[in-house]
Amino acid sequence: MTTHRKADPIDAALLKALIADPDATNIAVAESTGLARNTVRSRLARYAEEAALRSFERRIDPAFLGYPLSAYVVTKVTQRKLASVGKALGEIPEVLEVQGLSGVSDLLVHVVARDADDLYRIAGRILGTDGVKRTNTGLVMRELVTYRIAQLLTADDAKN
Amino acid sequence: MTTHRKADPIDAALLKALIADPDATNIAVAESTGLARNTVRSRLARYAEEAALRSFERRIDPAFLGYPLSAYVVTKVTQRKLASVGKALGEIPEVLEVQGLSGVSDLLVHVVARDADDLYRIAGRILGTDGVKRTNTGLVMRELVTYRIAQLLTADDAKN
DNA sequence: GTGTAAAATGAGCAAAATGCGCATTTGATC
DNA sequence: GATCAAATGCGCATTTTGCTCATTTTACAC
Repeated sequence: MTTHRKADPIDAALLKALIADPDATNIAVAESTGLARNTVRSRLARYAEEAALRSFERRIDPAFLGYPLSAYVVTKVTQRKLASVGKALGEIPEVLEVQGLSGVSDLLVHVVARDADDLYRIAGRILGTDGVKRTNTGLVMRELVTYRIAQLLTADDAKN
Repeated sequence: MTTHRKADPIDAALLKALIADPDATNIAVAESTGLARNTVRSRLARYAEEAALRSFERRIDPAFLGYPLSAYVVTKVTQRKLASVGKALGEIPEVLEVQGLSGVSDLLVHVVARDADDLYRIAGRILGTDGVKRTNTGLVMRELVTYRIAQLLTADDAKN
């Protein structure tokens, strides 16, 4: 009585077309995918309301904003202060993302910095946050595999 | 004789408008920012050629593709085999991103999985890769701070 | 202050895309 | 075979785009 159709009718072709050209018009996507224009339109609308597409912010290169350094700070936190630490980290502008990992209160803090001194300052601020017990900073030296997701859009996912 | 103008004339207002509405027309962006339409147009064109905007793939939510689990695998690698390990990891579909960190051959491997069993399998495959000495998997349990970058677009960056 | 080059602006215009509505067809499920 | 949602195909008014061109503003050097 709940769902009549399959859970997630992902459209690999449509997403691939968008990856290839994020600024493609609906008509262009329709042509390249072989779908009807209205179909492309309605699906994109659905993706939008289902929040399948995350913030545009993810597309903006921090380096372009003057933050060429990227680092991950693995942070050990006093469990009871997890919430307040999260809040405090959120107030640091250079903190882009904070994820709580399995294990006893480990946080993965993604930060960016203008230069080495800047990173040093930020790392210090994180360590100085009340509730933070220990930190371990790893500076990103190179990208072995650049973020990608297209490879998950193959046949197995394609078939609805 | 080289550069006559400042390095990177970031336009905070323009990017903010795009973050607020990624599908806004150039005209809409022009109105909300107070810039002329041609200005919006030429800047976006410049951003595109300067590669200030990263792949559209980053906007696609892996959960939407049937991969609700996200994990980070910190991987210790035999230094001499760094390149081959990078290549091998790139052949694992569930590996979204691999970054080389400072320190003696540490890799941060971002993976997604369909479920716990799937993640177990993937982690095993990573550990089984020739050149990988040790791994440490952290499953993402919650998002304390969701990826953001807008806060870096304030006055200090805005001015030129 | 003066000069200069890049950036921003404003206007115009044909071509293209969009945002609908609507009727019909296809597909999957029971 | 009945049924409902998705996909399709068509039309049309409105909006946006892509592009050109001339002018103005801005930033920076001398």
